[in-house]
Amino acid sequence: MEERNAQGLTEQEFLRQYNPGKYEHPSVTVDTLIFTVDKSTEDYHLQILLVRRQEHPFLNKWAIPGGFVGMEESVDQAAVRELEEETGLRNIYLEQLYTWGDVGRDPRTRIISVSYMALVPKELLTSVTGGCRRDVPGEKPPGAGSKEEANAAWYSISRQGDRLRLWNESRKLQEEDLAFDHARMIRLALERMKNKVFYTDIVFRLLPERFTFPELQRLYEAILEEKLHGPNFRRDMQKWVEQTQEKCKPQRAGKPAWYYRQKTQERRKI
Amino acid sequence: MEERNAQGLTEQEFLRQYNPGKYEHPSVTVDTLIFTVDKSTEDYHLQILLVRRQEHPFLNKWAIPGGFVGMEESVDQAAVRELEEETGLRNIYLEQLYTWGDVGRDPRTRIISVSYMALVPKELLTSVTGGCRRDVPGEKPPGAGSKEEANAAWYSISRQGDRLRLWNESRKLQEEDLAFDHARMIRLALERMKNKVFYTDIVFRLLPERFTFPELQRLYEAILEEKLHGPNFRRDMQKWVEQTQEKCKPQRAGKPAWYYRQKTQERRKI
DNA sequence: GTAATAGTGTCTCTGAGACATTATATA
DNA sequence: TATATAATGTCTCAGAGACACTATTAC
Repeated sequence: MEERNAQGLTEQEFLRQYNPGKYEHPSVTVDTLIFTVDKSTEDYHLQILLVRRQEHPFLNKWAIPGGFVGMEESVDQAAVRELEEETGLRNIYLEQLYTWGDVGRDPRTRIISVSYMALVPKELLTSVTGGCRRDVPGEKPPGAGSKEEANAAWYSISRQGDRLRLWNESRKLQEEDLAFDHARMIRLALERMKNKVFYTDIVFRLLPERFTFPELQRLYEAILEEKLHGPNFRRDMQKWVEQTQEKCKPQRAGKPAWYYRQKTQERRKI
Repeated sequence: MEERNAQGLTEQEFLRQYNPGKYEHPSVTVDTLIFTVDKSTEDYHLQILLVRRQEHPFLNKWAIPGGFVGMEESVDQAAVRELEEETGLRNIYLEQLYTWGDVGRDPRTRIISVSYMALVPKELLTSVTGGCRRDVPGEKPPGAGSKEEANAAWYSISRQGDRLRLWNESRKLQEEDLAFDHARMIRLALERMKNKVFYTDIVFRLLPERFTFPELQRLYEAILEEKLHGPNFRRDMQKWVEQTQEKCKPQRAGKPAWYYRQKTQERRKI
């Protein structure tokens, strides 16, 4: 069964003489968009983790955390690794979004980036942006690692028309303050989330195990960027949630909400 | 406004000293799944263009046409180029599907592949697999180009449970006859098509300008892999199609069908 | 005429949206 | 008791599915 090619080589022999370095090729990175929910205001907002660039190009602009794909790891694994480096967390929802391949998108050299979307419950993020952070190799000066951690921050997101607005306690950003094509990446992720929220259960990846209906509804409203009708929302969610025996202690006045949890169901494969 | 980094370099100076070759990185290819419709049988079938591998690895197996992404072209452009090399056609529907990044997926070297889906009306394919075909560089022996063209073929697709079946007049293939992870790529593309057909107008990219309702319905049935209810289908499609003044000449007996065309509408941006 | 395929009209039932009402906490 | 918030019940209307019926060709 040993098949031979036009030069009479077996697969073994062919692979031994194969030289992948003959052609110059692009670099590949993963960019991981890490989302959580900001519950500090009446209306919830999605939040994204951004890092401030310490190096050219886009020096001092804000960027989606990313890094090169190593030779010994799959692209998925690189995204998992990147997520763990940023948040210290494993077993987080992670989904490939899109691959960005325009020639001029990085002025240094030709870089193709695979973007991923991660959804993290706020409750899991104890020391915000805790854990070590490694930047893309080759651009971080040795010994400059410690200061860098202060330069990651969560930004709440909203949209004015087509344009993104990002803010937190200390800063406000426009799209111009984002590095590379990262504004487009974020917009695509928000669109994807808007669509998926209808026919999948990804919202629950942003919530703790126990949550109330008002919490769930406000999260939906934040993602969809529109108000929902309470009773109908409750009815439609019944397929995914079940009531627990515990009540929530109300913040101000009013009837306390029941805690719910996601129905135990087969995880859908996609 | 000239900002300087930790070493005191401006962006200009930084880019001049930046050396992308310091780190080894994976190769990147595009794989373009080119679909059309097989109308030769009572029930239509989707068809895909496959090429027979002339070289290790997977010598003599069938593969999705692909090629390396050049340093001077975007990933999208590489897919367009690849499609034109295979079919001789431009201005064809092309959509990025997924990026495949497992470490061992190509035994030669580390290769990351971005898969695209192209939808071509059968009517545009005059000389089947016409046009020159360039294979991935570095694996084609010089002067072996002419024989290669006979080794591209259209295969009709069906599914038995989770497994693909492919066939044409001269051959039948199982998943084992496909190279690399290309069976998974095809399955993912079929799933994507099934979903998109509900809320987009991509089906029309598989049809000529004029088509009849029976044609349209059978195409939907081929993609969805289920029979549809004629009158309801007709009603639901009214939003997308309009009647012309021409009738189709019936093949055997029966009432002749009207030709329809897609409604002129703003192309939706995604 | 008959067989075969294309196309229309209409009934029913489900499900989404809107609104009115009840329940349970705090002050 | 007043007020604020949570949760339930029900009415209506549009859209999906099913079916019966009409129309136009070939033979």
